[in-house]
Amino acid sequence: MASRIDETDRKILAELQNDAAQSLDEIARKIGSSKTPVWNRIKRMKEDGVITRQTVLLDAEALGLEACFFVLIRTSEHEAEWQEKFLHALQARPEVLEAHRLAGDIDYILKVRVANARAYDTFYQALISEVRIFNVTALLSMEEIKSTTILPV
Amino acid sequence: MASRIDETDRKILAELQNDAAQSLDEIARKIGSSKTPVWNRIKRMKEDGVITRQTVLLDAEALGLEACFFVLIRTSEHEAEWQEKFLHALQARPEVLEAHRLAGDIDYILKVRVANARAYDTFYQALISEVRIFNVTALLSMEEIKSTTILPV
DNA sequence: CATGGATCAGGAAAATTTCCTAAAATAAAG
DNA sequence: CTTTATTTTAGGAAATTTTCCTGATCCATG
Repeated sequence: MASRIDETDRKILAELQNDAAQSLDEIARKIGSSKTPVWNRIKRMKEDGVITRQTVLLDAEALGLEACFFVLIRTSEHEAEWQEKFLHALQARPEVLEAHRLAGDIDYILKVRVANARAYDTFYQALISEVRIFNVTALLSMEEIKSTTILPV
Repeated sequence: MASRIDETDRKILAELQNDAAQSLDEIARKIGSSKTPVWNRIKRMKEDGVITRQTVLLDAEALGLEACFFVLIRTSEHEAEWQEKFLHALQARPEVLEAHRLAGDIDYILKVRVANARAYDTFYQALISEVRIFNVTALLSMEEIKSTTILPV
């Protein structure tokens, strides 16, 4: 079922990551193939979960989401129950774009997109009232130097 | 030119973010409209730069990129020339998925996707040999709790 | 060199996009 | 409040694209 990703697959993934609106014929032409193998391979990679989603990327600032914070979290609680609750709180909040559990003395990092500093504070107050957190450091982004979903394939 | 985003636009953006492979008719039906306004509005939002890209999201682990690091960087250099060089180094490296210049005592944060810890070290050595950096802390992600490109609209 | 399995190119039908036209809705002016 | 101008909408038709079928080609192996 989970067939190996070969060089042709990688070329197709590179094209799709770059522009998913291209037609099969256009992709086929670029990689030197025809639409049938391209279509079959894309279908297989979707089934295999290599391609997880087809989406559009939006300009956050154009939508009024002008502030981006990285939040470093330390906690004293490490019980399964607390962790479960914390995890669900993060999943439920649309302003949390990323959340990772870390190795080391910082336990979690979040990436949070909000309209402004006030909106961040509202988010922060809501979060700490929901789950007990030992220590929080918020890093405010001044400039998005780079932001891509394109994985090197 | 840069028309205001109204409620219908937001519904369309929500649908597209959720699944950009849907047909216009399907989106139109869901938001209670017809394909023409949906098509016109998508066209306008692309022209206005609200929709920046149509892409596919891939499973990093399925592609062998099993390690994710957040890198906190302090630097003593703050000259324009150094910053320019650093910026271009980051842009050129495909393993750097995000890079932000920060407010506060940490100057930059990076999100880096690589195959494993060894690959991260290779990246790190290459970076510090290119540009002078005062202090680096790497945070290793143990678990991706959440990762989305969907902005709350 | 033959043979089985897989992959490929091309084509046809179905679906979708693209854009035109005219009607409807909304806003502006008298 | 009515009339006019502007914008937005629904529906339809042509062009493009997707979807999948068929037969040919390629490749590994005996």
